[in-house]
Amino acid sequence: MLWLGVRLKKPLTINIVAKKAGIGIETIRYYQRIGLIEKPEKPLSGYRVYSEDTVARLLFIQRAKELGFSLTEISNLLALGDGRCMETKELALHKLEIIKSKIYDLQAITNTLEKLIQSCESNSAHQGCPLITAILKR
Amino acid sequence: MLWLGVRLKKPLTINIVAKKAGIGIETIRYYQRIGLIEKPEKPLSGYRVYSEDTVARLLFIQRAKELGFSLTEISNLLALGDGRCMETKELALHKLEIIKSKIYDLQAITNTLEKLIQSCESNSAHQGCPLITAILKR
DNA sequence: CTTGACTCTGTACTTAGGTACGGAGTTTAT
DNA sequence: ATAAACTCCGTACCTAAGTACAGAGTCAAG
Repeated sequence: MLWLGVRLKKPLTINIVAKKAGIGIETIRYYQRIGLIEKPEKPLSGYRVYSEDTVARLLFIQRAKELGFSLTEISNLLALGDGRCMETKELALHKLEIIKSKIYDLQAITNTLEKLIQSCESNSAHQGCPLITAILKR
Repeated sequence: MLWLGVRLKKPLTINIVAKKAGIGIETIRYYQRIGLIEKPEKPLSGYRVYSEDTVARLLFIQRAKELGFSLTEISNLLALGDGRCMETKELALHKLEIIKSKIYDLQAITNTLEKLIQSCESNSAHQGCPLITAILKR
């Protein structure tokens, strides 16, 4: 590089971006493949150079993933962007519903499992495991 | 069939088993492929005939899946079988831990999402969506 | 005896979210 | 100037839990 124009600091190549965003290079390429982020134009000769916006976008993606959004949903969120706050809110509300019902289900599972484990507690080991048989019936 | 021995009722062919267990034929075959259930011997000519035990085993699998066990874990559970109640209990306890921490995580996500949605509520629509920007920072 | 329904077998495809790799080109450090 | 490190690109592979399908065989009813 450095063919016309001066380089003041290291260019933001994919490796640097990956480190800043705390993800792998291959993941970035994958996101490019599925269109979640775009690739910068490739200079006639040399490596692609990224912008800080890309880093921000990747951090957003990480954060939204932690909040339980799928990559497809994140793509939608990002497409809504500014000015369509209400649609964004709808998406988030919908997600909230799903998460709440997931919690509810897991709670039910917890209760059942706890009961099953208790039934194990009071077993004199010479019949079949009550946990197994309890799952079997009903 | 009916070549030696009398058939009193319809033989338990795969389709019947699938219906009794409430799953698809292909799923049964898949379970056979991965060794979760075994295939009955194939008669020299004709269709495989299943036993009620297979149906029971399939129902157990369904139930355990609902409780959040993976097929691999279910396989382990079934391998433990009778007489090793304590090991079974360990498996269940371990699963319980995992489920509880999953609930904890989802609860945290719920809180965050609710806050984000609230920040949306009080927005005068001419800035960027606060939900998006809030996810962005931090 | 023929037709339609069912079964068997093997293989390929699916979704989601990546991970790995081979070969060629580029850049940077020594 | 040459080696090490990095990038690009396309493709293949991974897990989990199935689903789909083609082609051949078998069974049961009319």
